[in-house]
Amino acid sequence: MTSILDVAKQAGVSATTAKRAIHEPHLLTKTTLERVQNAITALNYEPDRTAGALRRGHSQTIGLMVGNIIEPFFAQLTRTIAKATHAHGYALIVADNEYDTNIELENLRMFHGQRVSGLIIRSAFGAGNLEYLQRLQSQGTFILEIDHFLPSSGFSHVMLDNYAGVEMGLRYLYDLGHRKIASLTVFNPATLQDERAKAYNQIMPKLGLKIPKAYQRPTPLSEEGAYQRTRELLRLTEPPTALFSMTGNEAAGAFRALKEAKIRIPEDISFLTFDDYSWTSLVQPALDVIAQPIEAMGLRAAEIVINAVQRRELGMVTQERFQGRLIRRGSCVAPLPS
Amino acid sequence: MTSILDVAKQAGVSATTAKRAIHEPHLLTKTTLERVQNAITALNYEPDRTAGALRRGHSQTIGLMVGNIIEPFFAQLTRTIAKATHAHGYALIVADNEYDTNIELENLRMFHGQRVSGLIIRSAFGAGNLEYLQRLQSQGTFILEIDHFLPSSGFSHVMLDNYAGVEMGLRYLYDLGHRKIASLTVFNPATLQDERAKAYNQIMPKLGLKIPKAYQRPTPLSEEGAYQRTRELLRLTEPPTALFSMTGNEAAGAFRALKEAKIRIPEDISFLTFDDYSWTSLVQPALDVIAQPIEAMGLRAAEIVINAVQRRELGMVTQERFQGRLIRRGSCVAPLPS
DNA sequence: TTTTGAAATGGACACGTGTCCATTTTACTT
DNA sequence: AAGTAAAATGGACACGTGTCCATTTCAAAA
Repeated sequence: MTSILDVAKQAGVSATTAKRAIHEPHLLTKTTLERVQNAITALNYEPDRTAGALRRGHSQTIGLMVGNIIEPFFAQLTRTIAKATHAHGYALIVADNEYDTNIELENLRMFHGQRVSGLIIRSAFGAGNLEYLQRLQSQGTFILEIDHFLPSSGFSHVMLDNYAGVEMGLRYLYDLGHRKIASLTVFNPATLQDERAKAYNQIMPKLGLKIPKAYQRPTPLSEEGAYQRTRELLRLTEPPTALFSMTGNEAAGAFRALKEAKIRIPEDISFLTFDDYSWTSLVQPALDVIAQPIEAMGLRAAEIVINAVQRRELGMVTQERFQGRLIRRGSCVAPLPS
Repeated sequence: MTSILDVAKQAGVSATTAKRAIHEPHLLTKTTLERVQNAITALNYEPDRTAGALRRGHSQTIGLMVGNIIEPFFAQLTRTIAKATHAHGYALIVADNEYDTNIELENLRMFHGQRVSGLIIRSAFGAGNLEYLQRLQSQGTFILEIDHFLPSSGFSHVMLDNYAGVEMGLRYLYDLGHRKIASLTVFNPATLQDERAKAYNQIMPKLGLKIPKAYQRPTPLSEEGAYQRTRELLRLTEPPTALFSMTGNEAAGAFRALKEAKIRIPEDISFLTFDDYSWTSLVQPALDVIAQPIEAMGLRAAEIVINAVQRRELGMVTQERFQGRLIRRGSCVAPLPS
């Protein structure tokens, strides 16, 4: 493998000078610079980042841990972040935790082994790996949480203003006249970690609405879970007049259940969901959604991490919230008078 | 940062012995092994892979370059491959080329700099980077093409049996009675690189069908391109009775165009597409698709690369084709008698 | 006890870079 | 022409591991 020494020899300069042609070209004479650059081209030299990483203590690498790459939210996030990090010369190592603390830990170990300079993480629920993350941080990895954060973690984060998003959605449905509004989300009153579920529980009473016990059964964050949950809700003697899905993933399952049961949207039930997934505008009727500014959040996340890494900052830099946007397409209307 | 030397000191053994506890534990006495393992746990030691990579000449890392991570095909592929590589202790570095040779080259440079042990690539059209890939290979990186391959590249590859897939689709439509079958795909007769387009051009005549000039205008592989193309096709004096989309991405654009034009599926036109994307079963009517065995291909790809890397093979190992599967959901019926 | 071979452990070095400091060359002033 | 500071270039070393070879310890046979 050709190294900088080969380049230096070819150009007739010292190794140090050759290196400067790459990192500090302004320090070199024009002619020297050219000679080195020619040598680099001629030899197809590409700096060995593993060597640099060893010397520097951390690789020019950013780790990204998402919940599940298949979900369009994370796919788009991954792409945006990859582009941004590449633009700054950082490679992106990806992993997903499948919302499972143990899988997450394994991947964190891998990131540690790779000595990633920064880590962008959508952590699994539960604070199981908080200690490991803190150790990572103290060993030089800048950590940014995205989409979700561990309470009292103290890391920087970038995420949606979930409370405002849920409020916007509920108020929209309320103003249309809905009073029986069910949500699809994780209910776990003991450790209510999901902000959207929490917001739903807080805002419903604020609107003067009760949440029937039947609406509060725990739902897994999966398409299948939402499918089952929706079927249960439809079987109630007083089914909801509006359904509010807290993720695009769950929306797919709920939509399927509604179609199968021949429930008409919006005549029989109004349907609203987070995430402007492409299929939501293809189905009949096109769905009202609360869109997340995925690209903006991804770009900002990358920017924060790269800045921090370059300044060798490790502590908390910023915690930012982005606003969702309601897009109306016709899946929500006033309920039938009962 | 704690190194193996710290572990060795803590355990009261030499560095070499400590290393063996990780890589060759069978060589150690039970008690020695335990002492070292305890030290590793106590110190939270995690081997520095950047150092290992430098010494070994390549990192324990696999590069994955896809066309566009957002497309569900690639998202699912990425996830499958990430899981498989992680299981073998390899990190996955991802990038996408946006089907652009220049972007691809930049990312190839990055992979080279990272000294990836293996590279799984869905190369952009055009052989622009073939030379670079060959150089990468000769410097120790095993290369596997996926989903598409550069003619005469000589690398291993894993991909769909595109000819058989197109034949299955066309014959299905033909047997239903269709004779005017348009396809959405890249047409570039000069350098016909896309296998599905090529297969369409070959199989239509085999079925005794002509391809009108109007069907042969070039379409970009994008959703927007397919949208425009579909609108053009609908404006023809003799529009096609069946539309065959060669990718799930294009299908979304075509479907939108059909809906907007109030064309009924399948009454006015039959619609068939590659890729069993989740939205295809949510829309009305649910679409007939040719599903790709994405997971099987991803797993096989990872397996091939990891095997080759571990055996230090660089040359061509295998070139494999996977079969698509036709799923009927009701978007294709016999055409109206004209 | 001595011998012998295998099992277990230890030591030295190189991988290619980034960093720090030393040395040489250049341009400008007097 | 000599002096001086800045600009340009060079040299030495450490990062933590994997690899190769050397040395020590052990158990069994004589």
